[in-house]
Parts: sequence; structure tokens; C-alpha cells
Amino acid sequence: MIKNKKVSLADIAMTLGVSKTLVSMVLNGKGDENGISKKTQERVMELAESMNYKPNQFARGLRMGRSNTIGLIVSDISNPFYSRLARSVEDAVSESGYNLMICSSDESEEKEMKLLEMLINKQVDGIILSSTLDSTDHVESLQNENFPFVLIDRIYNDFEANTVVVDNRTGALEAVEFIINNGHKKIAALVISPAHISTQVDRLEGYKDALSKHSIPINQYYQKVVKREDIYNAVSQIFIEWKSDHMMPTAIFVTNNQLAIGCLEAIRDLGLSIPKDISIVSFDDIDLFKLYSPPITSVIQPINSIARNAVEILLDNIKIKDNSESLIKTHKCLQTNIVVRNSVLKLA
Amino acid sequence: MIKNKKVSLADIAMTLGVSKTLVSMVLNGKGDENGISKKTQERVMELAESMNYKPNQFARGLRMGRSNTIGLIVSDISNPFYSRLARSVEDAVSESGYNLMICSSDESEEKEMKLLEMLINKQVDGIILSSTLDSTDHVESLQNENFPFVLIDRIYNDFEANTVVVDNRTGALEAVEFIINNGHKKIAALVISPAHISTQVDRLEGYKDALSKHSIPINQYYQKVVKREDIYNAVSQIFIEWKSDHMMPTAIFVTNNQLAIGCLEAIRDLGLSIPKDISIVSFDDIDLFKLYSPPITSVIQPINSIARNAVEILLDNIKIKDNSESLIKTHKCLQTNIVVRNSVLKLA
DNA sequence: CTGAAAGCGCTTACAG
DNA sequence: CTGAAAGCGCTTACAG
Repeated sequence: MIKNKKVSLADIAMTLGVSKTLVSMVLNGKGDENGISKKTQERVMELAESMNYKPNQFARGLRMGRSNTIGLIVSDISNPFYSRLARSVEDAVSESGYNLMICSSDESEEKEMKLLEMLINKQVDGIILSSTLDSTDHVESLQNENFPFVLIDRIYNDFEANTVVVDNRTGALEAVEFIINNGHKKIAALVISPAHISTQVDRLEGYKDALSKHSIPINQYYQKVVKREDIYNAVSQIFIEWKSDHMMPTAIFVTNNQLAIGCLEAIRDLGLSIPKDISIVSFDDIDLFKLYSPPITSVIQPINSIARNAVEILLDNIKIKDNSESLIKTHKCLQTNIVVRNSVLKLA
Repeated sequence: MIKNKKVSLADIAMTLGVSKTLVSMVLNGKGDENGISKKTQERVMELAESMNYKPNQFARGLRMGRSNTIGLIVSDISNPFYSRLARSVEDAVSESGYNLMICSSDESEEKEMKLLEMLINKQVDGIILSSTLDSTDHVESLQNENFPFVLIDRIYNDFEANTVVVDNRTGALEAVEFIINNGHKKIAALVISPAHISTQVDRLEGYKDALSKHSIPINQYYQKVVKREDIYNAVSQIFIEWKSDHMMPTAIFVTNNQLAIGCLEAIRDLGLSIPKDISIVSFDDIDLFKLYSPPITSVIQPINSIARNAVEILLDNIKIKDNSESLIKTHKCLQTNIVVRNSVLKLA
């Protein structure tokens, strides 16, 4: 079934006594428009099939300047959010006959730049990017080159591009409002570094929105950035600080699943009980939250929808570029949902 | 930084007034061996740099018949075991200047065959495969074509190929022995479908080994295959059956992390308590186990080492093939470790 | 209805 | 020390 015999267009043309041109046309479905007789078309198709002909992708790519491959860059494919996202992207692109190249940037600006170069060098037809960069130089280059790409998950306020995101601010607002509606006033927010990333910024804004809306004073002391390299220890320190200051919040909002995991560990190890001693709600839903004791209330992102939208927009852009029309920009903002479980205490 | 200007060898040769041959040689580090003067070499290098020359991969691939890309097929990249494996593979191949194409087969034989064809068609230089297939036809084809590949995680007893696996049988034996040493006699084993997969077979063997070793009768009734499509319900049914038969085991051994998740849910929803009502140990360690109440004892696989070994063997094979020597076969079997937590009750 | 030819951008004998 | 030329396998004007 898997043959490697390298049969080429020329082989087919030769055996059939026709030209490569004809074979190429037929195999690319351009038989009719070029008026190749049905009979000839059939003969070509059949032989190609029986010889198990597979066009050489390099030759094709070289000639046509396209690879039928798209690139996806995320910070870490082993983060469950991104692995599920990648899976959805994989499914979506493959339905359209594209292949996918998945890369992890590790939140390293240098690595992301390298990856971007590599993908362009590999001549991918487009890129889906969840960027770790603060500056927009790299995406501006892409834009200038008229290279099709869409930004997902993380975007730039001051830069116009194709984007598919979730309404992080509203999602966060709803989450914190849920906490407030349970009677809490001392609510802390933990974000993960690098703090410039739009998801973190927006979720923190949403947190502040909620407090403002309910006339709760916003306190810097309750907003902490946690270094992603050492979440557990950083979070533990924060709790210890709060405790020794006698300023322990009654609830915390965490903006990312890894952060949540670190918090759950730290809270447990400090002998604190959820939600009795401290309430918690997290952004991103993972298996763990459903099964934790108590189950953790969280904000769930429509991962599949993010992926599908991004792919759709990207493929549209690729098509547009092929017709050498100029690229348009599409923005898609999806809503999150809050899954209420048992990690928030109802205060009197 | 990212230029798309498509500068070619010819451009460099032209501006420098030398031949493409020379430029190509220099850029491929063959300047010295072809006796190109240091001076010329420098001029070429500098210009290439300043023009930001990037060789066209299609042209290169077409000419040389290699892509510098390797393929990885796993059942599902969103399964944490595989996403971590993929991440390690990505790191390992990129250190050697290779790119990676990750694909999910979804345990579908048809899909896996398509993926394999696709990767070969894309002319990847080698494949790392965790196969879902029962038959070995597909890997035999690869072998016959002298196509470099290595089987990981899942292998075939009756088929000789490069393999990197974990000692599933011993890992399972140790896990079950741990249960036995805590005084249990009624121990069940749950495996996931498709049950023909070597990991499942071997882990079940290990389970039986442990029972035999301790002279505990092996009972078919305590060995169940769970359909992966509907784990939660299937597991619930099994527990209900055991209960109504008054045959509830005191401990279960589950052979996969997804299965474990389903079990934890089912056990919780049936109002059973771990480890008081039932003890459990799982194969594969995931974040959840560490944080669950109680923390779940599990068998941990050396994921990074699996990845690194597989990549090393694969790249060796690719090199060997390039020198048109015949491929050798390497087998690597890594040991697992058991992480003891609190999910097994000490019986009197 | 069909074919000869050019050309995509490389690398590699071969020749001097 | 260096270059002209062939060829990898395709697609696409162009010609008839």
C-alpha cells in the first residue's frame, strides 16, 4: 500500500504515449477545461492509480511556490490548553487538505523569531501564531510581506491583523463578579509572566472592571505577577506574605491553568482549605478542575471554535493571496463560559 | 528581520561575478574541500548574510531528495502523555536541525495509513510511530522500502524494527505487587480498547505475573476491557456489576491515564471512597494524580528519555541510509518508576 | 484535442 | 581555484 517506487509524471506519460502536460492537466482536474477527451482522462487516471502515482511535493512546491502546509506556533504544546488547540487546528486544516507543523516557542522571543523564520523558509502557506513577543516588529514584517497569518489567543491592541480571540476581559469580569456575588470583598488576582501578554492584561482588566462595578476598592497589593518558571514557590511566597500581613484575601482569581495548578498545590501544602479558607476560580478549564476536591469553578474557552475560526480565516487569506487580491483583516472574538463548581464559598 | 524577497543563489553569484556552483559550495561548507580561496569564501558569506539569503527548501529537497523534516504519529496529541512526548521529540529533533510534523491518528487504522502516506509523500526523512494497527503490513512496507522509522510506545512482538519502549510488563508487575504487598487479594485490572495494543497487552501480563508470583488466582472476571469511546459509562457499568454480584474488588490497576480519569469520576459518582472502599493505581503519571484527594499512586514513564532515544535512533538510521549502508535495528527498553502516594489502603 | 519547451532554485559530476 | 551544464519533477504559457 505504501510504495516508494517514485513513479513520476514522465513515467505515466511514457507508458501511455502522451505528454507530461496532458497527464499533469488531467491529474489536476483540468482535463475538461483543456478539452482532453473523456477516454484519455480515464486512461490517465487509471494508470496513475494503478502505478500509485504521488506527485513530488518538492517539484510541485518549487514550481508553484506553495507547500500546502501551515504552521502553528504556541508557547508550549504540552500545555493542555495548547495541545487541545493544536489538535483542533490539526483536524481543521487536514479537512481542507493542508498539513500542519506545530512549534513551541517556550515563551522565548528568540525562539519564536527562529521558528517564524524556519516556517517561512519551509515555505508554509500561512501561519497561526500565539505570540510571546511584546513588540510587533515580527508581525509587521509578515504583514509587509503580505504573508498570510492569524494571531490567536494573544493579540496586540495597537496592531491591526487577523485575530481570533476570546473575550478575556468579559470572561474575567464574569468570573470575578461570580465571586463578588458570593459575598467576597477581599479578592486577589494572580497573573502569570510575561505580564505583557494580552490574555493576562485583559483578564486583569476584567478583574478590575468587576471590582469597580461593585464599588470594591482596587488594591495593588492583591494583584500579583507570578514567574512562570517557578510557579509553586512564587505562589507559596505570596500566600505567606498575605498571611503574615494578616491580609489574606477570601478569594483569588487566577488567569491561567498552570497558575491554578501551582496554587492548588501551594494552598494544599500550606494547610489551607478550599473554599473554607480561600475561594478560587481559574481561567481555562482542565480535567483536573472537574475532579479536584472540591471541584474548581473556572472559565472555559471554546477551544475548538478558536481553532476552526483561525483556520478558516487563514485559508481564506491564502486563497485571496493566490488570486493576488490584497489581504483583508478579520477579527473574531468568542465568548467564554463560566462553569460553576464548588470552589467559591458563599459568605454570609 | 523576516524578509521574503526571495534572493536566490543566482542573485548572489551575479552580484559577486562568480558562479552559482561556487556560491553553493561555500554556503554548504564545502569551500575548503573544493579549494575556494578564503577571500572568496568570505565575500560570499558576507553577501549571503547581508542579502539575508535563505536556500529554497523545495529546490534543495527536489535535488537532494530529503526534507530535513521528520514525522511523528501518535493517537492523540491532546492526550497529555503524547503531548509531552511530542514536546520532547520536538526539542530533540530541532537540536539536530530537523523539523517535526506531528499527527494524530485517533486510533483509526484508516487515518493512520493516510497519515503515513501523507508523510512519505511529503518526503519526510523518517518517521516516529506509535501505531494503532494490529497488523504489521504498514511497517513491513516501510521496512521493505528501507524507509527509516522507529516504533515507540507500542510495538509488535513478531516484528523486528527499531523500537523504544518502556518495560510495561515489569512496570505493571511492580504496581500490582505494590498493591499485593498492602494485603490485597481481590485486585482487578482495567485495560483500554483497542486491547491488542502492546502496551495494554503487556501491562495486563504484568498484572497476571504479579498475581501468579504471589499465588493469587487469576480471575477473568476481574479483567475488563473498557471502550475508549465511552470510558466513564463503561467503567460505571463495571463497578455496578461488581457491586451487584457482591464481588467488588478491593483494588484496581488501570493501564492508562484516560482510563484512570474515567475511573476516578465513576468512583466518585458512585459514592465510593479511595482508598477506603477501593484502592487504585494507574499507569502514566499526570498532574491530576498528584493533586487528587487522595493523591493517586502511579507508574511514571520516562517520557523525555523515550523521545530522545527514539530521535537518536531515527537520526542514526537516516544517516546510515544516506551513506547507503543497510539499516540496523536498535531496541531500547526503558524502566518505569512507581510513585507511591495515598490511593492504596493498607489492609490488616 | 495535444505536445515541446521553459523554468522554478538548487547541487553535483565533469571539465579545465 | 572556478564555471558551464545537466537534471531533480513538476506546471504553465504558447503553439498548433
